[in-house]
Amino acid sequence: MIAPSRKLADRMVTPASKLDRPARLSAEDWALAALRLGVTKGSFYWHFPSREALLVAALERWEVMEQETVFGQLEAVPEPRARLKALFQLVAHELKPHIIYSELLKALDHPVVQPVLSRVSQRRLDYLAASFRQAGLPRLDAQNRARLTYAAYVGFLQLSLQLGQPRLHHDEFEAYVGHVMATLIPD
Amino acid sequence: MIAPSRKLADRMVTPASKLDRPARLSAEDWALAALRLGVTKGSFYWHFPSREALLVAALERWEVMEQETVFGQLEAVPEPRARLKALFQLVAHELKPHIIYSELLKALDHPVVQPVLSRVSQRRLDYLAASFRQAGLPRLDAQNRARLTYAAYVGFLQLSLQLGQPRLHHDEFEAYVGHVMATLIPD
DNA sequence: AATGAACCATACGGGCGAGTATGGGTTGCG
DNA sequence: CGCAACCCATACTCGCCCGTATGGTTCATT
Repeated sequence: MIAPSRKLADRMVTPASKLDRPARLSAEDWALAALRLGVTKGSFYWHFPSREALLVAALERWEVMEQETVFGQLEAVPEPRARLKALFQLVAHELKPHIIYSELLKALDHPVVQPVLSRVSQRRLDYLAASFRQAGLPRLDAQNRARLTYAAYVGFLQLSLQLGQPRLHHDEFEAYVGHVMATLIPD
Repeated sequence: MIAPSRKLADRMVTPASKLDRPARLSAEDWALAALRLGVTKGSFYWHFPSREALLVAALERWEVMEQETVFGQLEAVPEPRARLKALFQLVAHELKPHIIYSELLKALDHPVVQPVLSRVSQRRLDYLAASFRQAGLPRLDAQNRARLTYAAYVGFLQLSLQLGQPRLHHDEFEAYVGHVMATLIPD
């Protein structure tokens, strides 16, 4: 038959075009990220009825996992302010989850992504508000502090991951985290 | 001649599809936003060699304008802390500029958008840092406070404009702004 | 009026990416 | 072995979108 093999065959993802750049999976094709292993449409559409179906599956999975990851590790710390500090430190020294979250934020147009992000963000906001409340802030202050804190988190992601903002170095970053904690955690 | 008129003729923007949704011009086709008036390709490509050319033009224009808008109005206020408060209030009670900026943030993938946003953000950060410095913070603190403040701004945009986050009402919002000022502006 | 430049509308071309069609291979099992 | 059900690779279709081609219309200038 000597298949003519147009272009490079019909691979969903031309390996060269996606694999070599480290972490820039625009959550539009976030879907395809799951199958960056030279898989072709045949296999894909056998398991999933559509692109969006995988997106939904991946999002469901993510929504469940991100819950356990962060919140779980903090239950050990009883004292509210110490727990807040632990939370800040924990968040500050991860990376992968933030990359994912940040990419998802960029895909907020997508009607499937929006509600998931909305739920996750709301839960985090609530958790923060509760934490600040336990740390001694009046209800409304706690709520606003939570908003401020979470906004600062999201904005920092945006600025440092998306924007080419000159990446802070270790010491600078640690100093920044320290400043943030000193400013936002009530005493 | 009785032109067959395939589909709906070759309009760049099907009026119905873009005009009716209020403000959701994904900066990918941010370009086309300029000509949402039933204009056709013929006209467009007479004035611009490509889509991207308009994007560049619009971005240049924006970068210049956004400078004058905010920074100009604040020179009148001499006292540093009062000027910071004025800045917060000013920013808090605009809308259009934030929508634009927010949409641009979402288009940061685009190689043409990235450097512009990077410059603008850097200038704003510098301005903030200088302001906090004048308000009495030590240099490094001022820099970190600027980062925190600007991150909070960007994040709030993201959360309130992109996310369906239950929109704050007037009073809530004012309270939030007050809280932010109390927390971030040194005394 | 005449002509050329500026401007714009319509039709077309080509690329790209999502989804389909189809046939071949592989595994479980009688 | 033989036959299904399962799995997957290749080719193809189709719609969309960017850009081009082409021909008309308007305007200025003489």
